[in-house]
Amino acid sequence: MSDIEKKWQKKWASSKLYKTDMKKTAPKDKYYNLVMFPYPSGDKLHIGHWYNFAPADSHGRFMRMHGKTVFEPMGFDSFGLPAENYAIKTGVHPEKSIAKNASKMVEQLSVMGTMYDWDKTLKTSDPEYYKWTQWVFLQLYKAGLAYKKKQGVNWCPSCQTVLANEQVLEGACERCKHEVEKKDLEQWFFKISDYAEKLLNYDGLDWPENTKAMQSNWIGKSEGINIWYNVEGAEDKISVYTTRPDTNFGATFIVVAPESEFVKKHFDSFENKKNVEKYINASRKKSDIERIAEGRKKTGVSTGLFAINSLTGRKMPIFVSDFVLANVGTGCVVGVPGHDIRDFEFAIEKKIEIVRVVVGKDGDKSPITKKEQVQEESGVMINSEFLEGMDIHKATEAIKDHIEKNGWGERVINYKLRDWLISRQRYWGAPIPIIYCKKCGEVPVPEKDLPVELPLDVKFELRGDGQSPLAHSRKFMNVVCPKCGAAAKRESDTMDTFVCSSWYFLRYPSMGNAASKKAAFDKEVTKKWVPVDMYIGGPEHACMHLLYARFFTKALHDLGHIDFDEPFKKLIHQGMVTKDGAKMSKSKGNVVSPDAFVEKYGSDVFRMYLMFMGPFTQGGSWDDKGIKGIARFVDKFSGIVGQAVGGGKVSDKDSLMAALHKTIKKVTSDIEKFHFNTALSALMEFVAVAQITGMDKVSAKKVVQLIAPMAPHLAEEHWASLGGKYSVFDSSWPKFDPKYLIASSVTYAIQVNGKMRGTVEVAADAGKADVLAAARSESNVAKHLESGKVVKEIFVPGKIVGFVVKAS
RNA sequence: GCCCAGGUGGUGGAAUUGGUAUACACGCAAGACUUAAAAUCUUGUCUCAGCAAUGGGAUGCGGGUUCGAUUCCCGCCCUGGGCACCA
Repeated sequence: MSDIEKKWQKKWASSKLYKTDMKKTAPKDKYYNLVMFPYPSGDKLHIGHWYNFAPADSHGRFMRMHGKTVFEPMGFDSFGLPAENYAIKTGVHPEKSIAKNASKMVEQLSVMGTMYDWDKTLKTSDPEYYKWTQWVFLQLYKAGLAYKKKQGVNWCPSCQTVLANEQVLEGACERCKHEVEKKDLEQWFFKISDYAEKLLNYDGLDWPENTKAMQSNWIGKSEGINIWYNVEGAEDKISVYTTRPDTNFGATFIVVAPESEFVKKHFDSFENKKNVEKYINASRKKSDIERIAEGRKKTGVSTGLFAINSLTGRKMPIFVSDFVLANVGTGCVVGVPGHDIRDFEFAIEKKIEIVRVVVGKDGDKSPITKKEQVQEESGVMINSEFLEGMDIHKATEAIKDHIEKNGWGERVINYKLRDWLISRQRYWGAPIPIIYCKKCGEVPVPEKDLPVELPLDVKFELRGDGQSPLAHSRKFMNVVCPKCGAAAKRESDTMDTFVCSSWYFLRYPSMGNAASKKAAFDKEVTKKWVPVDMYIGGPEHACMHLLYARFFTKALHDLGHIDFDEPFKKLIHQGMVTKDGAKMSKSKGNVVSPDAFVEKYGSDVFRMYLMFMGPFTQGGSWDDKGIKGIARFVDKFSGIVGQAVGGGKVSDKDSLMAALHKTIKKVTSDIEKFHFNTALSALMEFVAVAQITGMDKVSAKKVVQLIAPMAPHLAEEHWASLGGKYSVFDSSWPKFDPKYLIASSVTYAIQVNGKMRGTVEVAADAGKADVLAAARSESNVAKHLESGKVVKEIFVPGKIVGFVVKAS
């Protein structure tokens, strides 16, 4: 890092340039510019962080120069497994390693030259912070949105803890890649499913379409119907969920999940209990990975029971099969083998009759015997009595009405979104503020007793008993019941780190404020500053952090704590920086450290190079070859500014002004769109012009302002040398004057039959007739016009002239 | 299988209410300066034919609409990301 950069960082700090007075700011001027906070790992900041943080900071500076009071905080998501695993390995307490890593990262971040207001930083593992995470938990608990339930959950034997659905990838733990097991455990959940419908509404959010699509997909709304069939010899009916009741005349069997309620209830009346029991036990043992490896081969056993299809009177045999999921719909499915590929596979396996009730686009009416004939997407009904000839979508509604009218079922809406499993059997997290009393049962910790502090003297080793290390700390576990005063035990599970990060944006603005000691967030400050105006981070959080944060915000809104119900007004994802085509990771050994480049070229050059790589949202493959180009550009840029400072003469004022105002226009609109790459190339083009025309101080100041968001130190230095008042970031963004954008002459491209045949330069105000005449007389064009008769003339003002010639 | 994004020189990329494809940068080549190197500067650089003027071809592939398509439409192929036995 150069001395100039150090000098300005010192000056920025001593003049408190980036300290935001949260209370003074007028609401219309506030701009909350937030970047997703990092995990303080021992690997320090890598290129990906820079790629993310630097342009985010440039955006903040740009908004500041547009008169906004920009609040740009930074903190650390410091709870989590890596620090605890590190402690198990080395004996270094997570609190110590986190503090060390965080301070290292703060150092690196300050080298970057960002606008972070360090007075308002936070760490999620500070008791001062997690006290309020626990408070948020209690609010949700009181509202019935946090509950404990025994359920089959994902268990990672290597991490010795349960995982949320969102943290399981292809049956393996997202973090350690170990195979995930199913375990029946009593766990804490947040009732995010209550918010499924609300979370599908993105009104007023300026978010990337694909992120919204990903969330919607994850929430997975489907509109269907529960149909109740009589079961022969049984008192109660079987309920199946289907989105395709239109095909119900083709239903020939029923399949129930091994873990379904139906099996539990009717097991005693099954024909071959031993067989069924064997199957259920085998399927329970199977992990998701094994199921996937089996290639989804359909297996199953008969129960010997039959359901009666009310529509057709058909006796439908009931099977147990693990291709049906217990927690989807009713856990029971009606088999329509002609029009569902899974049902077809099962029917073939079990030799069940296949009935065609839909004719697709191909018009094939023949009996269905091959997979390719299974018609799912579209078509017209046949063999279906009153539905005959109807389009399937129309038929779906018609039969739903019919079923409801007859009392055979009712319309229901299903969501794929499951409740969020938040308890973890690990040490380094926020303790769940619950106490178990023999007399009073489950008792929430009173708010005045928060925080439930993590004891620091805990043995970290994993005992393999499925319990948190906290469970073995007597000091922690033994409490008195807040209700009756009897001896009681604490909950030993801690919360998923995603709970901590689901509300941190609410706390930043209140940090350092007296109210932050008494509340999770200051109401007045929050009302003014939140929601976040711009949120920048990776797209990998679409179905986790971003969904959870929306859920928290909506819940806290409904509970009356805040008056907005969306956390992030505008969202942008940075692209991923790869190395040799692969994601940078420690295990692949392809992580590139930014430090050496910053040391050699300076922070400004390094951040500009990252921005010049391509569009911010696209990411790209890291290659250091081109960084020289940016260094050269900075030299040239300094050269023209130096010339202006030295009172250099301008040889061609018109060209300079035209170039300057064109550049102001382009750079402004490009930065608005996060197209820093083209903003920089526009500046490069300007420098090339200015080197020829010469520079004056007034123009130089404007260009310095244009580069300021992207090269803050360089700009501050040049701004000072040009006599600008400190700081350039308190100056207002230059405006272009349209009068300089009007050229005196225009170059028209001339096409003959759509092919470029030449250009002609005419006065800007030349009329159509003049331009056409000039175009015709261009020698090469004239030659091409000779080949036939002009049948059409095209004139696009300011751009193009076209002739259509037909051979005569 | 489903949803989303993308495919342009040797490389990163630019250009889309349809209007001069390849801006800017890297790299490469030649030249200038230098004892030399580095740095810097100048020129050239999609491809084919041609001394040139100019002409043919090219934005993943194949069609279509249009005077004109990287841009719009239809059908494919490939790459990346997400989801996945969700009934």
